Amino acid sequence: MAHSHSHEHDLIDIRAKLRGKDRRITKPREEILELLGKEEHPVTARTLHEKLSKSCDLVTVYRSLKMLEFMHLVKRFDFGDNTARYELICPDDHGHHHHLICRECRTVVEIEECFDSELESKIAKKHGFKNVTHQLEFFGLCSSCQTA
Amino acid sequence: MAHSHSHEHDLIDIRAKLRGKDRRITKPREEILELLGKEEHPVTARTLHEKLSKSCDLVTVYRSLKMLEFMHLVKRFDFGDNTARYELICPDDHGHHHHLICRECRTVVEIEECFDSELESKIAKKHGFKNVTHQLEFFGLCSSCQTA
DNA sequence: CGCATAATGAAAAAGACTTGCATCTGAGTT
DNA sequence: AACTCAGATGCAAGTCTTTTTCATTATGCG
Repeated sequence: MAHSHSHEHDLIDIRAKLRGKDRRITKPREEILELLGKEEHPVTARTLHEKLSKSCDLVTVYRSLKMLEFMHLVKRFDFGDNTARYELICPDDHGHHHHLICRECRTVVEIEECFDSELESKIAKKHGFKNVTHQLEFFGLCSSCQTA
Repeated sequence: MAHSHSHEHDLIDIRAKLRGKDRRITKPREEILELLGKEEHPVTARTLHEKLSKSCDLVTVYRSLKMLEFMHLVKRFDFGDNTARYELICPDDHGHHHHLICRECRTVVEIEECFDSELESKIAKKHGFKNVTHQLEFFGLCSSCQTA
């Protein structure tokens, strides 16, 4: 339960953020945020919907995630399977970390390490880009899948 | 035309590789490889199919790209829009480079810089993974889109 | 040349996500 | 507490990417 500690506090912040932007706090959204707060790894809209025991429509899950991403409350990840995964942005790591994914069994490990941010600003400057971010994921074979 | 120089040579290598694996060299595959060799940036199956002037079915493009990826002849990239893009692996950069993509106009810039490979082996060792690779893309606002 | 098997095309399906629209509801206002 | 209305939801349908099935075709080895 990587994020559960600051969970209550997060939710209050989030409510404030939403209200400030004329966004409403609805039951589906609360449940989605609640559930995201309990997840260890990024989850797909479908998975979320199933864990929500379908208490709202899948479309609502998609719409909510999109909105929450726009509000910078969740972060979208790409694990290379054409399916978006989302994670609650927790202030601890400034919403910045990466993953190591097993190509075989799809096990996910959270990675704190990252390259020096200097590299990013260097690249941005070199090409005249602004607001540069990056998306970095590692793929490999986990120990169980090496033997199999 | 980033790859056109060693193009002829590449194709011969590729033919050899394919034959060694009981894979056949067919007209669609030749055309796909030929076209990929002329592309500067990763392209989607659909784009490829259109540039091929539809000389083969879109399904064949999908199948070929998948096979070529399996054979380590092309590399798949994810630009965050749920659409796979493929690039011919050229020996020059050991098939390893990244991209800087404009969030607004989707302009793509090739990036040679990368973090020290030590980081990757450190991560692999720490979690008992083998054959670790990574996928890294940068996203930002290009100079034209900053003003707009 | 002939044959075994891989590759292709066409249609259909699967899966992720989006859109249109009627209905409902959160939350500020009276 | 009722009023109001913009924002949110559900449902159906649509879009887009990718995969699957299966009958047909064609590569390349002998």
